[in-house]
Amino acid sequence: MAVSPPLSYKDSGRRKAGKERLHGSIANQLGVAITSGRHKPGDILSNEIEFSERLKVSRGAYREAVRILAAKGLVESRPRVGTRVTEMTRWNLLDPDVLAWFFETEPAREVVEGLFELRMIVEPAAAALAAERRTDAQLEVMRAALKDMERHTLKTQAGQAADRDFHQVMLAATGNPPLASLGATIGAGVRWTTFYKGRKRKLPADPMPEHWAVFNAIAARDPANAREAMQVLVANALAQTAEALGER
Amino acid sequence: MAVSPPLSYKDSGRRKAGKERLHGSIANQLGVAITSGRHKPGDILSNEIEFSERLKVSRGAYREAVRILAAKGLVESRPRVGTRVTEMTRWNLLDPDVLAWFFETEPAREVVEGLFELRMIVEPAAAALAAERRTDAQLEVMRAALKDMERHTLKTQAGQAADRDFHQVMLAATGNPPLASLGATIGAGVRWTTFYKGRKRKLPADPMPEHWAVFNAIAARDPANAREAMQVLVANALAQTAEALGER
DNA sequence: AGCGTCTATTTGTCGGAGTATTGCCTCCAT
DNA sequence: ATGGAGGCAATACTCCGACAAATAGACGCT
Repeated sequence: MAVSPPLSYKDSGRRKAGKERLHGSIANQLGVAITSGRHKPGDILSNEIEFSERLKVSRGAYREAVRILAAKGLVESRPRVGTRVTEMTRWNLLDPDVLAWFFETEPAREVVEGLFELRMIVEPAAAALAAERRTDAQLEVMRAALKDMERHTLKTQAGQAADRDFHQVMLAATGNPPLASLGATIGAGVRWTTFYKGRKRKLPADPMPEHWAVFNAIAARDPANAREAMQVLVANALAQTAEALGER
Repeated sequence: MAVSPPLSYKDSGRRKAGKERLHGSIANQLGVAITSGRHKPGDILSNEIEFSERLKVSRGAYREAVRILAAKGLVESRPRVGTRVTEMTRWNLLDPDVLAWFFETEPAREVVEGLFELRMIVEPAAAALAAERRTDAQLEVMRAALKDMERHTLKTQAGQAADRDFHQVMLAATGNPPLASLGATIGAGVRWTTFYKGRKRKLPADPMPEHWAVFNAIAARDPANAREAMQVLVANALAQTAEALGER
């Protein structure tokens, strides 16, 4: 029942190369429509027969898609009334898929800001825990991620993935399963950061020194420094994103 | 798109009185079987036809149940291999349903400890934010929850629900949607605390003073004190749970 | 006005049939 | 012996059509 770290940090890539199933793609499509506000809370979706016919899919496939959305709290179905979009307070905003749907379009500012606030709270503490508990193997995976990040830079997909993986492995290194689960959530936040960096006019500051500072503190098993370094890292990411948000 | 708080804190009750659907109950049943370790990661469930026949349900209902589990990361299905239980690192341990399944039986100690560690990190910071941002209406809801908690005591269902609701509204009062989502997660942790308290031989300490201390600090818009008071509250809950865990 | 009842609408469940995907095995060439 | 190409078969995936169950809202009775 141990929290076994992935063998390679490359495993953490979200979608496998394999194609997406029909029910999954419908769930994505609907999820984006809801998170983007095209279907607002309180709205009632057309009944199953009509909706599935409009989408040219069977009722079964459509129902499975709705089950997925319901599992993440976005909708709820009841006989006689239909499936209704629930209030945002009931959405599971920590679910990686939900966040991915949010980021498919421009998410509400509250959500972006909230996510950074959450990172600001969790990641420094997690870095401190990781400094105490990390294994040597986990440390090496983090090092490899940072080296990849350095080589590919954040301008490439590979570099951004390496960035996410660094944070994810760091959270896993806390040995705390729920915190590790937050890794996928926070990965979405990291992605958002780098996405916005692309918009900025000014050249973004080199993020590597901050990352290496965190890494070195964790390597040295120095919780206090790890906490502090991570605080700097997230604060900078927040500042850059806020700046980019202001530009729009 | 604002994070509208629930009209009454009583709304947050998990399942409505309405009966559970078939696919939902199968998902619960399977979810418990997985989180309890009866189906271990890597195990492959019998194929759809066999499993649905054994459960005496149609394939459709069974498939919808599997979709729910897959949405929470517990399983993944692929043609030719079947549906396989995924590694625990990929489970969404922040999902309220997943935690509920865990707590249906004795959850792994790592998970319980991890959840408390998470509370220890998040709740004090959240209390500080709530002290800054809470509305008067939210404050009143929190007060009502604490009064209910006081009246019913933690020995009753109603009292425990009030306890959960207090924490949930507090997190919502941060105005941070992802933090509010964590409310449902943490609610499961609170439930676990009170569950274990029941086992203890010694009479548990009265939790009300700590709760009122948090409330008063939030009422006074005093972030520093709110943080500190919440730290004490969670630390005590952790201590009591750890003690009870040691007794088993 | 209040309260039971009835109905129509919508989701829920079922069984069966055909399709698509892919792990595995076999066979062939090297 | 090794590696690659192709076929086989197991399994999930999709579709269809029908019926059952639940329930919001209208209706009628008291």
